[in-house]
Amino acid sequence: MKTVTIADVAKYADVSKSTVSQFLNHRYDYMGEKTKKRIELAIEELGYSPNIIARSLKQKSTTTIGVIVANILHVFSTQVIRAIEDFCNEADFHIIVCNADDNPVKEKRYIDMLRAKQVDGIITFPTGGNVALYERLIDDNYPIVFMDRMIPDIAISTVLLDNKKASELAVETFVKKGYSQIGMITPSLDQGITPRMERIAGFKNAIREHNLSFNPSYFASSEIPDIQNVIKEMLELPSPPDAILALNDRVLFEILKYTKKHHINIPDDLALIGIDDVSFASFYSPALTTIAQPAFEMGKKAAELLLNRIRNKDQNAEMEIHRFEPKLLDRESC
Amino acid sequence: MKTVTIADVAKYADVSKSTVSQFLNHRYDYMGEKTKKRIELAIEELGYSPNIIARSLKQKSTTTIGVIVANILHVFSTQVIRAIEDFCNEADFHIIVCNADDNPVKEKRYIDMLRAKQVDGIITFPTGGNVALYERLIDDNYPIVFMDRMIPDIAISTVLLDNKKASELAVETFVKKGYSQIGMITPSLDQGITPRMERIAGFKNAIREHNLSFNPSYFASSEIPDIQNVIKEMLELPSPPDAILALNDRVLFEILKYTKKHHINIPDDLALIGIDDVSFASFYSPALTTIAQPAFEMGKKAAELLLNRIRNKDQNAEMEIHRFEPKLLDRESC
DNA sequence: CTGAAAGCGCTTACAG
DNA sequence: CTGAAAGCGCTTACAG
Repeated sequence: MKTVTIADVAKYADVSKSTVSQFLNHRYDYMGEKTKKRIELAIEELGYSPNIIARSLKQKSTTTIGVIVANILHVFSTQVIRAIEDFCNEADFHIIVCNADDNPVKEKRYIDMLRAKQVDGIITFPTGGNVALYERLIDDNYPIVFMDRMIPDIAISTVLLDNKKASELAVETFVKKGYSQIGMITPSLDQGITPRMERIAGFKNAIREHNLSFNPSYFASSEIPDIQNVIKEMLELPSPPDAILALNDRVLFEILKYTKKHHINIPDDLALIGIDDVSFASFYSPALTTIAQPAFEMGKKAAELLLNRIRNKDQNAEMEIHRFEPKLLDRESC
Repeated sequence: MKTVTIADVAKYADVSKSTVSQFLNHRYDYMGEKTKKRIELAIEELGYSPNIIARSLKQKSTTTIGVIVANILHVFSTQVIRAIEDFCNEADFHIIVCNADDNPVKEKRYIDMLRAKQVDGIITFPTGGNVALYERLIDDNYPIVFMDRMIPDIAISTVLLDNKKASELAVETFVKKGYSQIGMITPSLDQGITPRMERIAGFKNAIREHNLSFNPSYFASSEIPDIQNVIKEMLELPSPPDAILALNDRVLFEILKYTKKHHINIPDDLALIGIDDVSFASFYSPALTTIAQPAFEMGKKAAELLLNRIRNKDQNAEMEIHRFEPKLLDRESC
């Protein structure tokens, strides 16, 4: 790599570096036609391409943002990233993606490194374990938006699902179809992650509103690896639930594994609704009734919020919460 | 954001910027203990964090690489990215991810921008539409590795599946289980993408080796949106195939949609094997026999090749092709 | 209309 | 053991 710089172009075109810089930044207001042509030619001949790092240093903007997801292997994260990337691409921004694995230590490391790399802003699925750091970010007026989760007392704009509504939709659908022994299975609640908490709250609430009584033995949560036992326990109750809401796609997977293994017939033996639409929902047997999150719109909104914030750096932006509507995909499992 | 620089730290600690820089880079060989302490304290007090952009400009390394996938929504890409990210994280590198959508124009734009941003190297799923650009990269001795696809006459190290083997495994499995009318369905072949071509070649080859005759009407390809018709045509043949190999997960999805809709019994009416393991394979009914790619190992290897290449920039690296073994997951659909 | 100069925040020989 | 100075490749007032 030869590394041709603006100085080379200037010399070749016989103008000053300033003029070349003006040209590159499309400020031709006062530039002579011949000068323009000469510079164009020089760039062409030399195969010059500007060093954006140098520009970034001076301009204090890298046109890059960081995106910290819990785990890119989760379909929801993937869709969110894709939407963010598309939006950023339009705006000539790039995204650095990081997996925090819901680990506050990794999250902190990433946020620190990303800031050291001078990214213009960050979109993160916050772990909740770095409150002091979030506060620092706010103090610094650093552009950041939260995705999927809120952190108590942290005033950072957030994009997330109307999680209560999602559960309510599910319960309502179960009730409408005549189920009344409704259970719910969730992953670990240790970290108090927003969507889980809210979906549970929404579930309990909906149960009450439909004049059913909340049966604690119809509610269970567990780390994914142990969840088969939890399912087993619930379904082997003397009077087991006739319907189960899976808090997310990973729980749904586990229930499906269980029902296949034990030849449980869906929906006759057990009705099922999962939050998160899954790739195979429509051609599974039975087709799976799910509640989808508008992941692309959510990702787009987050990107939009962040880029606006970046562009109006000065204004101390208002904190905004954007709730997105879940959507029932009524198929055959309920 | 106050922006505290190395100069502030130097002043606060009453040493020169050079000394602070030495400290930051852990070159304490000759540094006095008291000096060290003073600098440490200054950094602490001031909340200093180095500006990596400035360092990058000087050192000509950004410890960032670009990863251009076809589409992050594809599970394989997602797994590859995760593996790359994990490997890079270990080495304190970050990754910028881009979706080229198999569009050479987007690919070129991304490669140019990424280089302008001085990323230290690129891992890409090449579209094949930018031969001149690839050659330029080689001329510049720019660190790059190809993933999943090779481009004729382009000597760039590549990590990919042993695709012929994957098809052969499938055919062999079909034959072993007594199927002999074996068909194959593929997505569009317009772009001549390596895995598709190789899997087809492997399929034809295996058919021959098993002394079956290749029946052209048992072979079809089409854009995904039109693929239902293609499937219909094949399965409504007077003498339809008794087994079909789906070239990838997306084709498998379509076949599954079709068989569900038309109540075709798997494997009795039609045996099925798909290349790419899918999330629901084990709990679908019947459980799906698939051929998995070791996506994580492949991503890791690509990252390893690239980082090695980056570290030994001088040496004109040998071009290496790394083929990974497909793995048969023998379940119930065949 | 264009150029000289300073500066962005670091690192790195080199001198002492 | 530590500092002054130059330089990485740009941009941006400012002067003319």
